[in-house]
Amino acid sequence: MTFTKLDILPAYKLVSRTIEQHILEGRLQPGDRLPSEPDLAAQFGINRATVREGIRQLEQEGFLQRAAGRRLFVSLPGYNDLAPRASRALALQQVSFRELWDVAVLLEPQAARQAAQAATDDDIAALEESVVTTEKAVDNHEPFIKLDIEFHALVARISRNRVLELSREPVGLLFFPAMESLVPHLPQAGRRNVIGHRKILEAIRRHDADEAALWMNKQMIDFRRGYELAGLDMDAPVAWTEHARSGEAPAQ
Amino acid sequence: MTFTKLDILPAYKLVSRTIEQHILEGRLQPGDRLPSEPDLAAQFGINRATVREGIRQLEQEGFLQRAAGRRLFVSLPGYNDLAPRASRALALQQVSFRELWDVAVLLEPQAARQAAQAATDDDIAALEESVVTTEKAVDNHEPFIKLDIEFHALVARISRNRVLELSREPVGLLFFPAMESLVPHLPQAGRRNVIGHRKILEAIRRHDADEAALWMNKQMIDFRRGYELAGLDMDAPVAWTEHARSGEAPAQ
DNA sequence: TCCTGCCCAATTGTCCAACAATCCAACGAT
DNA sequence: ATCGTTGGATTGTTGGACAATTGGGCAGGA
Repeated sequence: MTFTKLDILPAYKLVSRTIEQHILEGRLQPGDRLPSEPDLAAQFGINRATVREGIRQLEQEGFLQRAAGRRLFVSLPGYNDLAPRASRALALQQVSFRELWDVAVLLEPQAARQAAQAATDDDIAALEESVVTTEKAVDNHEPFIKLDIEFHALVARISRNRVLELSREPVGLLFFPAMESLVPHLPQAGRRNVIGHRKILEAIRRHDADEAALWMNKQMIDFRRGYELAGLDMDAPVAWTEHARSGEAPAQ
Repeated sequence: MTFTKLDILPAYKLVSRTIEQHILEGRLQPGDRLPSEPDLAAQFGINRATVREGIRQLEQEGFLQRAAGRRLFVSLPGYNDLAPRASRALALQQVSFRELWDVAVLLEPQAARQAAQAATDDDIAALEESVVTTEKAVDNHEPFIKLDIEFHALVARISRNRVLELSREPVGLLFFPAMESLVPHLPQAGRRNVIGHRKILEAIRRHDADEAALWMNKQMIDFRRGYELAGLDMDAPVAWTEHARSGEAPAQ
C-alpha cells in the first residue's frame, strides 16, 4: 500500500488560509475591520510575527488592505490587481506578438459588439471624451499609446461583460504597448489609430453591433499590417513596458 | 501650489520590489538560489523578520519558491498560479453563466483551431488518452467534470499559444464546473460531451483546423442548450467550486 | 465658532536575540 | 547495500522591546 503525500503547512500559511476561508464564506464582509495584530496572535495562539507573515499573503492578493497605524480591513480582490501580474507572466514567458494578436483579434471585436448593445448615454459621453483627448494628443505629436490602452479598456468595460473585460486586459496591456515600437517607422500610425477609434465610437453610438465589431476588427488587422510593414518580426517576444504597471486598484 | 501624495513604502515592500526588479532584469535567473535570510538581512541592512515579510509577497506571486530547511530559489511565475485567482475573483464578482459563455464560445474554438495546426504525434496521443479515460468514466457513471476541464486545457496547451492558454483557463475553471449542476437534469450530458471530445480529437488528428473549430463550437452551443433545457437561469451568478483550486504549480 | 497645537491611546513597523524544526549530506555500523 | 546517526546550514517560531504613524480628544487663542 502507499501513502499520499501529506502536506505540513507552516503556521503562517494556516493563518492566511484560515482568514481567507472566513472571507470566502462571508463571515468576514468587505469593509469589516480585523482585530489588531496582537489580538489575532492571541486568538490563534501564535506569535505576532507569524501572524504578520500570514497577513502579507492576503494583503498582496487583495483580500486585506492596510495602512500604517490603522487597522486591517477586508476587501474583495478585484481583477484590477490581477491583470498586470498576468501581463508580466506572459512577458516573462516571452510570448510573441503573433500569439497576442491571435487572441486580441478575437476579444476586441467582441467587446465592441457587446459595448454597442449595452452602451448608455454616459458610456458614449465617456468614449467621446477619450477619443477627443486622443485626437488632440495625436495632433500635437504627443504619445498616445496610454490613451489607446484606455480606449480599449473603456470599450470592454462598457460591454458589461466582466469576464471579457478580465480576459482581454492582460492582452491589451502587452499588445498596445507593442505598437509603440513601430510609431517611428510609421508616422501615420497615430492618425489611422484615432480615425479607427472614431468609427468604433460612432457605431457604438448608433448601437450598431455588427458595425462596431467590424471596425474594431479592421483596427486589429491594421495593427498587424503596420507591424509587418515596419519590418518587425511577429514571432519575436514582445517587450515588457511600464505601461502595465500603471493599473492601480481602486479600494472598492 | 499643491503637492502630489508621496508614497512612503515600508521596508518589507522595498525588499520585495528590489528582489523583483533583479529577477525582471535578469540579474537573478530562474533556478538561482538566493542568499540565506540572515545574509539578505545583512546585505539590506535590515532585520531578518522584515526580510521574511518581504519574501512572503514574492513567494506567493511565484517569483520565489522555498521549502522549510532549504534555501530560497528563483522561479518564474507561471500562469498556473494566476488562473485560480482570476477564477475566484470572477466568482466573487458574481459573474453570470452568460458572460462566461460569451467568452468561452470565442476562445475554445480558436484553441481547437490552432491545436489542429500545431499538434504533434505526442500531443494527439495525450488527447487520445484523455478521451479514453473520459469515456470510461462516463460509462461507469463516475464524475467526469474534472476530466472535461483537463481535455479543454490540453487542447489549449497543444495550440502552442500561451496567451490563448492563459486567457481561457480562468474561464474554463468556472465554465465547465457550472455544467456540473445540470448533470442530474440531463442524464445524456456526459455521453454527448464525450462524443464531442472524440469528434474534436479526430479533427485535430487530421490537422483539419476548420473542422476542429467547428466541433468545438458545436460543443459550446450544446452546453448552452443544455443549460437552457435544464431550466437554469443563464443570468444567475455561477457558483464557486473547489475544482478551480486544484491547479497546483509545477516547479518548472 | 473655528482653527491651532498638544497630548494620549491604539496600531502598525522594525528590531534584537534566541530556540525549535527541518533538510541535506556525510559518515559509520550492521 | 541498507540503515541509524551525527552535524551543519537554513528556515520556522517565539518573546519582548521600541519607534513611527494615526486618529481623536481637549484646551487655548483668534
